Amino acid sequence: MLDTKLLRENFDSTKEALLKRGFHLEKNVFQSLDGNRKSLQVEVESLQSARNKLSSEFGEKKKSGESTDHLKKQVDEINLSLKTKEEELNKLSLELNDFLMGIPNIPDESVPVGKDENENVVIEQFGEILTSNKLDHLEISEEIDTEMAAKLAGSRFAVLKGDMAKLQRALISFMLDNAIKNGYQEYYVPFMANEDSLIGTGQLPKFEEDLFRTSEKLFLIPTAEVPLTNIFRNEFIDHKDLPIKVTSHTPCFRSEAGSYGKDTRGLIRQHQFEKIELVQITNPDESMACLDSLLSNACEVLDLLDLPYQIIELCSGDLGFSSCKTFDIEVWMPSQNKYREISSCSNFSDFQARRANIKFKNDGKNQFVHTINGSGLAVGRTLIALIENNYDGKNKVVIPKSLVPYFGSEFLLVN
RNA sequence: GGAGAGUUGGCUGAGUGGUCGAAAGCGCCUCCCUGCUAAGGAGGUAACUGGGCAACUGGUUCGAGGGUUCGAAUCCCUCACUCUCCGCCA
Repeated sequence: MLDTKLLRENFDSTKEALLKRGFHLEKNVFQSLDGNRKSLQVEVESLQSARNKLSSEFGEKKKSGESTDHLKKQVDEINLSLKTKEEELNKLSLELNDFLMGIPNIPDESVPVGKDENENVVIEQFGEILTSNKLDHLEISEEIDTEMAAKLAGSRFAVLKGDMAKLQRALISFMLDNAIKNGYQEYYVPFMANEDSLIGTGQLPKFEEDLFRTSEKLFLIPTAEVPLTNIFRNEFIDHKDLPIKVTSHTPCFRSEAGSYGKDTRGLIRQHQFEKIELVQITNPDESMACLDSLLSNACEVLDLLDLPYQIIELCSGDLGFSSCKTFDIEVWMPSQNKYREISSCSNFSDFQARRANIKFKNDGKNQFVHTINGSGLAVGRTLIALIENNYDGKNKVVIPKSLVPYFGSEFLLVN
């Protein structure tokens, strides 16, 4: 959520900044909502003030035994007009809140301006890409079984068997250990979250169709960002504790509404996938530096796995709803002959902190923290990349040296 | 699933109809004292929000939502959550 003050005082520049990401902020809607709210609020508050005065007079009169009839009459009158005005004010405040909740974060000034993903900027590439091997992971290994999963649950699920399941488990442990080594505290968290949590991180109210809803009140988490960030919801954090770095491995559940026909084959886009998430709660002054550190923490995993990847910076038009600056890490997928997203590292500035009410005291003043997060990494896609990049063309996949202690073997035999 | 207890400021915790946004303690801030450290002394310190350049000032908030009342942290109802005991259970 944006700061209402910002909209009041710098509407035009805010509107312009949001336009860079293709969002049209309507001036007259905001100004009439906010203006009406303000005048109504002033009115309601002066009525309340009058009532409060009369009520305290009431007590005194009562004590000294004087008559209170005329006071009661006055208060009754005030209450009568208050009632309708208060209702109106509540309604307006809700409308204003809905309006504010629907506005995305403002892109950071450093973000390249662009319309969509085609204008994202490649920052750097690492490793040698392999263009010879065109087999995809399903062709390489029979231990990834989407047909079996279809029987169990439907499309966009997968069953991993035997060593493939073990390899995924090895990747999870490896990534978590790497995060811990870099100073993140590991958490095990619920895989379901309530509405407040999802509002806090920005998935609700606008993107409910992307989520799986379990009951009246709970949703399956689309990313561990939700529980990890909401650990701090409604909390005051000691500034000495910043930045706080936390991590968790969780499955992630996404309905993938609107992606019909897209990435239908294999593990690339699933309703359920494993991910290690990195989250930092930071001082606003340090958040950009923290984003850099988080990005390098994620890249380190690919470095250690010896997989070719590139870092791209999202242009303004491709930024996620809550983000003010995002770097995507894309790993080389030989079968697709292109780089595919494997991590998305974002600075949300105070956007989530304002929604989730996460604050710290700074020189006696209460201030919102900045939240940063990114995958470190998406496990399913890492698994694909590993198989496709390290397939020897015959019967095995070479396990990267740093992963061998976790997997327990230098090769994964396939087919 | 059954029975009971609870939810108050950054934290702990008093507070059963007006003088309570709320005792006390902790923490934090400022100042004093001390060669340093530790200890000690004085004062300040809830959040959100409106108005004002500011001093200051209005309003809301004691888990959430309703109700009773001139007036609710306090009484009533509904809901959520936490804890204890019993039952069941990986």
